[in-house]
Amino acid sequence: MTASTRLQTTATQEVHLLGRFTPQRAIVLEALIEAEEEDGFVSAQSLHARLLSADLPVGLSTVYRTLSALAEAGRADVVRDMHGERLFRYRPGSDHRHYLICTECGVSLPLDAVAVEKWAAGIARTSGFTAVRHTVELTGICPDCGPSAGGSPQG
Amino acid sequence: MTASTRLQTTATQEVHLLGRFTPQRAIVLEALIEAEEEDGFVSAQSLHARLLSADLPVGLSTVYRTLSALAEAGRADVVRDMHGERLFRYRPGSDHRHYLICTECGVSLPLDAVAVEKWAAGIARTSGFTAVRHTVELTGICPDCGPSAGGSPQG
DNA sequence: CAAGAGTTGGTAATGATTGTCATAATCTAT
DNA sequence: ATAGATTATGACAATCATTACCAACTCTTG
Ligand SMILES: [Mn+2]
Ligand SMILES: [Mn+2]
Ligand SMILES: [Zn+2]
Ligand SMILES: [Zn+2]
Repeated sequence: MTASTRLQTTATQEVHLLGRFTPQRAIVLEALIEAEEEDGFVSAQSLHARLLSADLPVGLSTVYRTLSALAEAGRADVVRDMHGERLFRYRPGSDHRHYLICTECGVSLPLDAVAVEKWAAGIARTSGFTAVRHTVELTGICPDCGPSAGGSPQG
Repeated sequence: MTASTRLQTTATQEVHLLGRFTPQRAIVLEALIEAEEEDGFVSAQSLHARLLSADLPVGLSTVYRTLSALAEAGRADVVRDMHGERLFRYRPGSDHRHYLICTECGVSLPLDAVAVEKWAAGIARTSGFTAVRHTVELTGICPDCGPSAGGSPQG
C-alpha cells in the first residue's frame, strides 16, 4: 500500500462526515492532509492553486466550501495569518490544537496548551457568558529563519 | 473642565506618539477613546462613519492610518471579529490585554490573563523561536444576550 | 425514466484594506 | 514670521480573499 493509497483511503472515509461523497471533496481533503505533512497550514487559495497545477481542477468555490465544512465539523484547525487570510490545517484527532507558527516560513509547532484550556474553562465558568470559545495563536521566528541562521544554517 | 475638553487634552498629548500633530489624528483618537467607553471595540469603517455623521469628515485613509499607527505604537488593542474585520480598542495602559467579547452585542470584558502570559512566556523560552507574540481572544454570549435573557424568556 | 435533493464551478458581487499621488499642512531653521 | 524640507491628507483606484448566485450536473429513490 503506497502512501498515496493510504491518503486516499483516509480521505474517502472522512469525506462522509461532510455529507455525500464526491471526488472533489476527496481531492481537497487529500490535498489538505498532504499539506499538513509538508507545509502545515495552507490557505484555500494556495490549496486551489496547488490542485490546478496538479491537474486536479477543483473549483475554487468547492475548495472553500469543503475547507469550511471540515472546519465546521472539527476536522480542521483554522487560524488567521498576519493579513487576515484564513489558513487551514487538517486535524486527525478530535480535540482542537494551538500552534506556534513561524511568520517567515510558515512552519507550525503544535503546543501543549493544557494551561490555556484550564484558564479558558475557568473564565467560561465564572464570567456569566455562555458558549464561550477561544482563539489562541502564537507566532514567532523559527530557529531556521532566525538571526543566527541566516542564509545557510549549518553550511 | 468638561468631559469633552478632558478627552481633547488626552488626545492632544498622545497624538505626538504618532509623529506630527494633526487635527485629524486628534479627532480619530478622541473618537476611539469615546468608543471604548461606549461600545468597546470598533472597526475603522464604523469609526469613520461615526465621524462623518458627527460632521468631522476625516478621510477613510487617515482613519486607517491612525488606527494602525496607534496599534503599532501599542496604544490600541486589535482583534478580529467573526468575519475577519479588524476591531480596535483604545488602551490607556502600556500592557496589552485580552478580552471576552460577546458575539451578539459586542460588549467586551477585560480578562485577568496572567496564566496565559506565563504560559506564552514559557513557550517562547523553550521553543527556540524568537520574537514570539500571541493572540488570545475569548468569545461567547453575555448574560444580557443569553438564552434566559432573550426576546421573550418565559414566553 | 422521472422527480427531487444535493453538489459543482464559473462568474459576479461584496467589502475591507491598501496603493497612488497631487495637494495641503506641519515642523525647523533662519 | 517666513521659506523650505518634511510629512500628512484624502479622493480615487486597485487589490484580494471570501461569498452569493445560479444553471448544469450527479446521485438516489421509486
Ligand atoms: Mn484551546
Ligand atoms: Mn497577552
Ligand atoms: Zn521559519
Ligand atoms: Zn451581549
